[in-house]
Amino acid sequence: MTKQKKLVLDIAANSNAHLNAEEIFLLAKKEMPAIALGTVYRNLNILVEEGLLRRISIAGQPDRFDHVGDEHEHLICRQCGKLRDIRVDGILDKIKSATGEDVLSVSLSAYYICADCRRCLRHTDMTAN
Amino acid sequence: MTKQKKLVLDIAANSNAHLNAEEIFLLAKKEMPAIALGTVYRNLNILVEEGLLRRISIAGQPDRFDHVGDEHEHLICRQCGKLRDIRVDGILDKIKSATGEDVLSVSLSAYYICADCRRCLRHTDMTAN
DNA sequence: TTAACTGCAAATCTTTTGCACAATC
DNA sequence: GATTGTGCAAAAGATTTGCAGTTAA
Repeated sequence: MTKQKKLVLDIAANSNAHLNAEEIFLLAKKEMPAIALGTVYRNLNILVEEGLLRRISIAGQPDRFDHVGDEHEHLICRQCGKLRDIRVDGILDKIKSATGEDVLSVSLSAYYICADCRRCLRHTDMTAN
Repeated sequence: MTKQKKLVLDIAANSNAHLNAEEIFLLAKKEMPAIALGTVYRNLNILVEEGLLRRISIAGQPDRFDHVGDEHEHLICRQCGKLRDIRVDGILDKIKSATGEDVLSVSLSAYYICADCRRCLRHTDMTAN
């Protein structure tokens, strides 16, 4: 494991901020100014493949990266895109028994309108749409 | 609703093939040769926003589009990317009670290795990795 | 007529890749 | 010394957008 790869892993795994590649790159640059964005992408892909990081794909957003172990799902605001971790017990087993297949992993995203956005919407164009 | 929008909706909603924008565009062109790819993208976005289509986002793949009603989730092969519909009862309610939030929708993707790929892998480099 | 929508092409954004060089075993 | 990884820059792929022209209420 190279210095670059370790740095990328440290930043991505030790943040709860669901960072994307660009953000990880900017943080990595502080530690290692010569690191290239391509290197960050390359290592993120490798780390995901090795099972050391989890990739979160949300439509219209760049991929985000999350630590593994401590399995959790994501609650996403339809309005502002903010992400919150949630814990749901027994999902993997539920899917295994629903499908009868040897399911390796499950990724679940739930959508809602967060409190902030609910407040906003109430104060603006209630008549719109 | 314009002819173009209706055509896009018809193609996307009446196929079980989880088509992406490009594929929908090609099918639409047969019916309406002058239609533009940009128009397809624009209408897909509108139709998703209006709740008439569902968007399926999978890392590394272009977005796919699916009909609504008949709620189902997706089982995806890690190896070849093939998609299969699965039905899992009570997911939305489970997430609602797990979060205590007014969850609007849930999108769940489960990953496995499909039978075809299992067969392939068995016959090739069993010692690799 | 006027507002909304289209086709087209260029732009944008994210991610990947080729290549020469550097680091590591 | 060979292999593997890096930095850089260019390319690729998906999607969006500006604009002038078209369509349709």
